[in-house]
Amino acid sequence: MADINDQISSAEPKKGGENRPDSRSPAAPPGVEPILLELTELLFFAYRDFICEPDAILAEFGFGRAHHRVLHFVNRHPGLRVADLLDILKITKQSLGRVLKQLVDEGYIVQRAGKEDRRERLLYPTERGKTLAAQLARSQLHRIAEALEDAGAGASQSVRDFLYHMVAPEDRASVTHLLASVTPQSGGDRSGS
Amino acid sequence: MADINDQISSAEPKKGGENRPDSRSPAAPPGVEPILLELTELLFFAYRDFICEPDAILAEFGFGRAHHRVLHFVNRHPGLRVADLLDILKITKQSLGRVLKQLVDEGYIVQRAGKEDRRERLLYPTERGKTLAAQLARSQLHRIAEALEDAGAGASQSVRDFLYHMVAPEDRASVTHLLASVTPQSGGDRSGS
DNA sequence: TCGTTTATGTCAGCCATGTTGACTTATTTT
DNA sequence: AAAATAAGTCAACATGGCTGACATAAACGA
Repeated sequence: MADINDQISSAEPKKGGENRPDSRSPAAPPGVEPILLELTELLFFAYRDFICEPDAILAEFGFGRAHHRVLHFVNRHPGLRVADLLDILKITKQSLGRVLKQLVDEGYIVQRAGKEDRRERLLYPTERGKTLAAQLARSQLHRIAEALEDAGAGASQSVRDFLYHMVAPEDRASVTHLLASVTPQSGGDRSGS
Repeated sequence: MADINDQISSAEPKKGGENRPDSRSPAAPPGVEPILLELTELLFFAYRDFICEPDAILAEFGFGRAHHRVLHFVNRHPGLRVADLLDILKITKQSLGRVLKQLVDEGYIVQRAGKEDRRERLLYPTERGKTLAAQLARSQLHRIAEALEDAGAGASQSVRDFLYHMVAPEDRASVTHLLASVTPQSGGDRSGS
């Protein structure tokens, strides 16, 4: 990457009354903890790089990030209803419908009517869907595992607590519920949050 | 939010040879640590909710997330070059150009030729830009501060280390450099980049 | 039983923001 | 003087959000 602030210009403002740069006064409300500003940017960079590797794989399949999110949650929480997915993704039915239809048409996800309420469409990954989901998850899980190692022993609990409390308070209960409703991955335990 | 897995259907597959659901076998490669899968989802939820409040403010100004990102980095790192911004955002010059032009035209950002290399356009927030940036940052900083409190004392260092190591290794140096090149927020010191 | 609500699907169109490719201008470097 | 670099711009296109309107099937309530 290129250097930043190679030259902080101290040149003349030369722009009428309005648009002066104000390059040397505080850029945010005074008194903000530096750590908060750092974490804001780190969260951006972390997320940016977290999704870039799956993107490359998805492109080969003609899919995008939206497909990844849908496939991920269906794979990890089989039996999810369409309404659940809408709550999770916080997008409209129409937006979801577009990508879900493609995943169903191409055999990555199947839908079955709910046993008790036959209006519901419960979503399940097919073998093909599980394979792609696993492929997409590989680099992401690896990156998280390494980052946890690099961050040291106690980090995982702190990170989990932090991220959990970054979730909007009104959604925490459902996130907790969702995380607790996971198909066992390898016989591991599944204690509530 | 709605319940999840209200009924895991055990109904008959009823779909020819291909698309069987496979609802009860592990959804990811066996042996993956549950914490890694949890953090994957928490990162999604945390980021989802981290950007939703600014989105509402931006909408009032006729701006979107792309404008937020540009304004944020220009505000916090005044004197940034266009090339730096491209490295940070990892988007194309044309994509950046579109939103940057709007921010300049509407008086949120000004550009000045570099003092040493006059081809460079150094970017600075105007007073108006700083005001909007601060307004956008408010809820985000507050959310992070609360999450850190909720996560307990030592969390901030762990979270910072974790997020830093989530950044692609080849970009870590520039992220470090960027974080160190910050305009003091409240009269703090400003060690050279 | 019948009317209403609910869960889902779908059509049509719009907007924001990402992409590629080609090209221009100003400036610095060689 | 020529080449490389920083930036800006035009055109066209793709993805994935959005709204509004409407259809269907199933469940529910009076």
